[in-house]
Amino acid sequence: MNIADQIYSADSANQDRAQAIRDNLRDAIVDRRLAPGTKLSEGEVGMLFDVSRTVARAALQMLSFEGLVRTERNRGAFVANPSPEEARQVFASRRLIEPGIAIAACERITTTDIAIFSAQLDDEGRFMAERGPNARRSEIKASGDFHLLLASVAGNAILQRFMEELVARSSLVIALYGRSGVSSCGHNEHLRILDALEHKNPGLASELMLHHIDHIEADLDLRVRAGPALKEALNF
Amino acid sequence: MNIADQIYSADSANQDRAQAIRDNLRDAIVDRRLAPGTKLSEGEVGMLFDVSRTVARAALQMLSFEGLVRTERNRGAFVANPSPEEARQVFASRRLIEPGIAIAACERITTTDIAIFSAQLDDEGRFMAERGPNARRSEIKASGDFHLLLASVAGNAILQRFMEELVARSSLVIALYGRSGVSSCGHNEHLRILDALEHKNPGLASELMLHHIDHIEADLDLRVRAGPALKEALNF
DNA sequence: TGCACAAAAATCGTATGCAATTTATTTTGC
DNA sequence: GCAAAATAAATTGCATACGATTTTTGTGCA
Repeated sequence: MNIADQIYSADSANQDRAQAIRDNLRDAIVDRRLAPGTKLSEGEVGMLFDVSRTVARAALQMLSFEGLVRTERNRGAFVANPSPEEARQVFASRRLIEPGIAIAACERITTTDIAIFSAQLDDEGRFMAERGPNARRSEIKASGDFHLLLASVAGNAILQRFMEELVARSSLVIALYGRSGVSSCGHNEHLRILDALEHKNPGLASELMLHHIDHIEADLDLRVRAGPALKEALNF
Repeated sequence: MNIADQIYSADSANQDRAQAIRDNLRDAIVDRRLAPGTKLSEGEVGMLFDVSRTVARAALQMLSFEGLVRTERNRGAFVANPSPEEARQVFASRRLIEPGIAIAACERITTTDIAIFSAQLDDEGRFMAERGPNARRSEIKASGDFHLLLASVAGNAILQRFMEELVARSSLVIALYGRSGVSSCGHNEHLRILDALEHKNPGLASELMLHHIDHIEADLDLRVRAGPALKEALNF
């Protein structure tokens, strides 16, 4: 667990320290620097971030609510290891919510927003071209950021929070079940969705979004894997 | 705050004590036994439930995540006082999610489920007929329970949790902005939705649900009220 | 009386301590 | 040598303690 060398960003103002720790851990989980199943002991987390167990515990509780961490009574917190069924539920949820978000965003998007989207998608394209060791990580993260940006433009704080959770869990799922290369078409789909937004075509944006989610899910291999399932069964 | 005489239900197994407290407080908030804006001090909550501030704090943190409680740094937790805009966002979210839930429930509903729904709706009708001091409370609660039951039948744990939050917040909103009598038609709409489920007609169920949500929202008076808004402005 | 300011009380944020439980290690019996 | 029991270490759940911040109360002064 080499989180220690992370920049302890006080980026989000002077908010709760627990929240900052949550953000750091979430990034680490979504980026797969913390493997699913990894034990996150209160003491260790507290040490790494130089806080007491109290606030480390609060951070872990937050992650537990978001479904990124699973906590067991008297045993502690572990990085979530979503099952294929859970993965399906994540995408089923997104299919309900995101087309609607696309429609709402279509009505509210400004030229400033469009500029931000363009910059974002440029980055995304660049990450795709790269072929480093963590190119895939960056790609997954950038892809999620597109959806989060869209949610913020839609202007519904509640849905935005739901999407934050769903995107985080999706990243975990993609990291676990994703087939390597195919998801590159996602970038093109993002571009087309932005185009629909620009032309204020909510119907098209919504439809493209729905297909986009379908494609992401279709790119997963959600057959039950022998390895972990067996191990889990034997542990029990 | 007369929560003390509540049955300290160990109903949900031997889970965290914080969770039990959260459930109690949530009921109290949704039932309007705790008025919006009420201060929920950690010490007092701890006293009432006979736990330390530590676990009281955890319960309040959970409620804060659900949007039922607003916490301010160094000032504490207060029962949420949703703005009209927030209310609109709650219903916008429900419009995206619940028609989809109705469709999913349509495919999965069993005869047992239908029996449970029937019993539930009988209760609902009874509450509507009553004219006691807390008849309205019971009515709001029963109405919410219908939607929660539907979400549980739909079989998506993530959406179910989202709906728990949305229904709780809706109850708060209805209590705040609801016009008195009109919502009685809600019961009939529930009956019709159940009928559509029984006849495995997802399209109809979905459409009825959408209109039902529209009707609930239309029954609210979301014009900005002078009183609280002014007070809030002056407090600032 | 009304207002500004200071002291006191209440409340929050957080660290730490201790009992209970779980996990790891050693010892015992065969 | 190996499984099972016993012991030791680590970890969690929770209560309490203490400094920091906010809220309330009290007091002097216009």
